[in-house]
This record gives sequence, C-alpha cells and structure tokens, in this order.
Amino acid sequence: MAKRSEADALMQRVADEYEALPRQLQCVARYLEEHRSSIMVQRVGEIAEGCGVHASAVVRFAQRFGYSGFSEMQAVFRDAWAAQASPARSYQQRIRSVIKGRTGGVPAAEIASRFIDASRAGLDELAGELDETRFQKAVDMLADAENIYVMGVRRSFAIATYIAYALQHTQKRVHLVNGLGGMFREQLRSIGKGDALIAISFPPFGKETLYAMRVAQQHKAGVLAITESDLGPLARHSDVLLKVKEGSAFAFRGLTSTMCLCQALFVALAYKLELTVEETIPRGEYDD
Amino acid sequence: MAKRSEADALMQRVADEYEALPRQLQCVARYLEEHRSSIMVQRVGEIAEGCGVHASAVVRFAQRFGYSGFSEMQAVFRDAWAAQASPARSYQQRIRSVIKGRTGGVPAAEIASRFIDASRAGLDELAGELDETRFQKAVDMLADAENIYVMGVRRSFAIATYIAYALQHTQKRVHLVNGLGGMFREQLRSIGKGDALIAISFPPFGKETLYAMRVAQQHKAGVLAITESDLGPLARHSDVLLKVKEGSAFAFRGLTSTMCLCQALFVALAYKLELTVEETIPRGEYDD
DNA sequence: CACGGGATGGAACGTTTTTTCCATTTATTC
DNA sequence: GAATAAATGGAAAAAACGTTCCATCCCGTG
Repeated sequence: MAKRSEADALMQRVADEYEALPRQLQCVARYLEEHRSSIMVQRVGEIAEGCGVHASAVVRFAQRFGYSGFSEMQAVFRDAWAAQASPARSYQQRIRSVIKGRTGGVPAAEIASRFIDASRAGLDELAGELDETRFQKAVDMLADAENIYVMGVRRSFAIATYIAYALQHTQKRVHLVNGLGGMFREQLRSIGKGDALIAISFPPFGKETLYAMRVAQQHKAGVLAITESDLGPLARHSDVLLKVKEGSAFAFRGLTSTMCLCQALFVALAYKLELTVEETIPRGEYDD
Repeated sequence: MAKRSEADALMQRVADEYEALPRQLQCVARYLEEHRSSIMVQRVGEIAEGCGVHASAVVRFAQRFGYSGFSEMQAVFRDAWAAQASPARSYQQRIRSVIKGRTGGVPAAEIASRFIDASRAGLDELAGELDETRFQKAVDMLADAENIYVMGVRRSFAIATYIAYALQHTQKRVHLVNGLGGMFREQLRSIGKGDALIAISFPPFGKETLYAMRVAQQHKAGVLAITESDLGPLARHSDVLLKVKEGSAFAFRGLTSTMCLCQALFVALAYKLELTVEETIPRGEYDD
C-alpha cells in the first residue's frame, strides 16, 4: 500500500495527543481532521475562523507539533496532495483494477463500495420520486396529533426506534410499540381519535404491524404508512402512504433511503412546529 | 448538474484570445492550461518561474482578463476546486441560503428534498473516503468473534438495534446492550476474550458507550468503534475505528450514512462467512 | 480566597507576496 | 531607418499574511 505520508504521520500524532490538548487546539485538530484535503489552499485566518478561534491559536497548534509555524505545517499537507495528485493517481487506478481482477474472496471493501453505490442510487430515486403532496399531508397529520404511536417489527424496528427517539424532541407524547413482553395489543390499547400511528412495513408485511394499523383505524386514529408500494395491504388501512424504494445489492435490501425519508419527515415536522435548534438537538450530557 | 464553472468560462476565453496575446502571456496561458489543477496552491512567483516569465507578466495576464490582479483570478480556480472536491459543502451552503431566504413557512417538500440532498452528499463522501484496510479489519474481527455485543445510546440506538437484528442472521451469538431496566453493566458483564463489541457513538459521546468500551478492553474483547473522527475518546479504546461523516441540513445531523456503513459491514461479513442469501434473509412468515 | 499556570485574544511586528510604476528593450509601421 | 507603440524586467510601494509578544482571563490548587 502507499507509504505513510508525513501528513498521515502528523494526523496520527494529533490523534494520539488530542485528549491532552487545550480546548481551542482540539477545535483546530478536529478542523484539520475534517478538512484535511483543503488545508493546503486555506489561509491561517480562514482556518481560524472555521473553528472559531484566534489565528494565533492555529499557529500555536502547528508549533506544538514541532513546526516553526503554520506555513511549515501547511507545506506538509500541500506536499501530500501533490504526491498523490499528479504522479500516483494512475498507479492507484491500476491497483484498483488489479484488485477487481483477482479470483479469490471478494475483498470486503469492494462489497462495501458496491453496497454504498446501491444506496446512493436508492437515494437518488427517493429524491426524484417523492410525492410532495403526500409528504405535506404526513407532516400535517403528525403536527396535529396529540399522541404518536410508532410501530415497525424486525427489519423495520430500527427505523421505528429512530423515529420514536427523534419525536421525543417535540412536545408530543410518543409511544414506541415494541412488543416487549409480548404486549403489542396492550401497548396499542389506548390509541384513539386525535392520535396518529406511524407504521413502517415492507413485504412480506409483518402481521403485528398490520394488526396495529387495523386497530388504529378502528379507534379513529390517523395512520401514516411507510412502505414500498401503493399496492398491498397497507394502502387500504392508511390515511397517508409514503413510498420508498430501496436499492439492493448482493440480494440484500438497503434501509438507508427509509432512514433518510424518516429523518426528512422529522425535520419538516420540527420546522412546522417551529422548534428551535436547541430544542431539536439538545447538546447535553446525555446526548449521543 | 453540468453548470460551467467560472474557471471553465475563463479558460474558454483564454483559448479564444490566445492567438492575439503577446508572447509571454501565451506562455502563461499554456501554463494555466496544463497546470490548471494546481494553480490554486501556487504563488505568482512559482507560476512565473514555471513559464520562464516575470511575476508582473502573470499579474498583467490576470488583469487582461478582467481581474484586479493575480489573487482574484486564483480565487476562481480555488472555488472551482472546492466545488468539485466537496459537493457536500455546497449543498450545505445552498440549504443555508434557502433557510435565510424566507422566514415564513418553508414547504415541507422543500425541506425534505434539501435533506435528501444532504444525505446524498454524505453518502458520496462515505464512498470516497472509506478506509479499505480498516473496513477489512472490522469484518475480520467480527468474523472471528464468538459473541458480538452491540452498543449505542440515544441517537445511535436505532443503529445498534439494526446491527443486532442483522447479525441474528449469522451463527454468532448477538447481544444488544439496551440498558433495559438500567442494566447496562449487567448486560456487559459476561463479555470476554474472543468476543467483540461494536460501539456506535458520536459527539458528545454517551458515557454509557464509553463505559462499555472500557469494560470490553479490560475483558480483552475486540472493540469496533463507529464514529465521526479519529480524535476523541473512542480512538484510544478501540481496536478498529470506522469513520463516517454525516452531512447535516437544517442544523440536524443525518444518520443515513451511518446506516449505510453498518449495512455494508453486515453484507461484507455475510459474504465472508459464506452465508447464502437464504440464510441471510429468510423470507418467512415472520419477516418484515 | 489567594495564588499560579496555562489558555486566550488583541495588537504590533516582521516577512512574504502581490501589485504598481517606470526605464528599457523589442517589435511594427511608414 | 526613424518614429511609435507595445512588451518586458527591475525595483519600489502596497497589501496580505503569518508570527510574536503581552496583557488579560479562566481554571484548578493550595
């Protein structure tokens, strides 16, 4: 593999010493970590502004790691870029094609990047085919609800978990129907008029989720379904249906588009409810 | 998508006027053409030397094409690079301007599509910056583990939930450390050598997760951290660290890239363990 | 509560880099 | 070949930038 550039070595040292650094220098460290590729074109002032510190703090940072000043440290990043930009790129590409040509086990990274590509395709589709009217209706329904019940089982449970977590940052009462102790029915018992159920389900549809939707409708609660298609059993039991098609790779269905849609739903709701950033994302001791 | 950058426009004008240029300015033009990608990091003097010309000639060149001086022209190239190097940033900037643009009611669909854009940018970055070596190490670690513990709290809990669900389709014993009944410690008690802990955490790091990592290390279990940066407390307590940077929109952090990475991790693991599709995704009565 | 050490930010300083000016050279035209 | 216009290079002026110094502030300690 590529020999470690001095920039790599530096970032390693930074990572090692990070915790021992004063607050502002930690900011600088994080900034470098995150904007590593653009350090070389930035001026001290820009970097300082970017991490909300004084320019001299950036210089001190460089000096702490053995350079005479910022300029000398910047040169390290510039060299690293120059080294990989001009002569090496073609080599790297060749190496990649060599890896692809191999016969043995498929390298993990190869699988990963295919999967990521599939997920990207899924998101592209989501962006293109989102039904704006329905999305608005979904947001309105949640905004008007007093209690929000969230339900998804097995593959969809993680999504339900996330929605329930996010909604805790609103004033709504939120109920994650998790079936703990086999008590699906009991957890749904008190749903009623003025409430909403968010049901996430994909084929083959979990019978617990279908049951929950029926109960919700009988109790005159609004039902928002998040699923794959307008057809199928969810359509008849829901008031609003949001469609999300997941790309799949290696015969394995993604979940990123669904996650993305649900987050978008929450953000839109938060704005409708006019939550401030502080309310939405309380950065406190207990946040993670 | 194919919007011509100002740099493109400039190079076009240069090409048009090239013949009419004095000798030295032609040299500069050729140099720009050939070293287009590195203009942004070079100083006037370097460029001048590079084409055997005096610094003032370079300045005159810039002025001839309507810029106040070399610096202004250089900024054009720098912007062009920044735009293509990190599309994520430009997405964010667009989002911010949308928010600032109107204080009234932003339509929900507008918010949704901005959020999806940000998530797409996040995935693009994930695809580009995935550390293949580390990813392989992570897969190997999980493949060798007898028991796999999964831990994430609050924002990361949904991800942990998903990983635990997916891993149930392998032969491994999987333990989701969920803290039910306040029993984090008890759920971790039996972790030991030959086991692995997957810890998902983002700043500000949940103390429960940090605790779990320490316990795992003390018990000689392998620790796989999924987080945002090499810096911070997770680095020292983990054996493998996978980085994932989430795009954020409307001051709200995404989770789609993390989800995608975790799914990719699982797929790669499944292939390494040579699970068939049937084993991986049993399509049965209970699936959802 | 007083103290000390380190972190921080403002401003001055020195250096580097860019730009302008002008004298000189080179090319062009009649 | 002289006259004129344009191009060039040196050097000084100006600007930008990085660095250093120092007063102040904050935090942990005795």
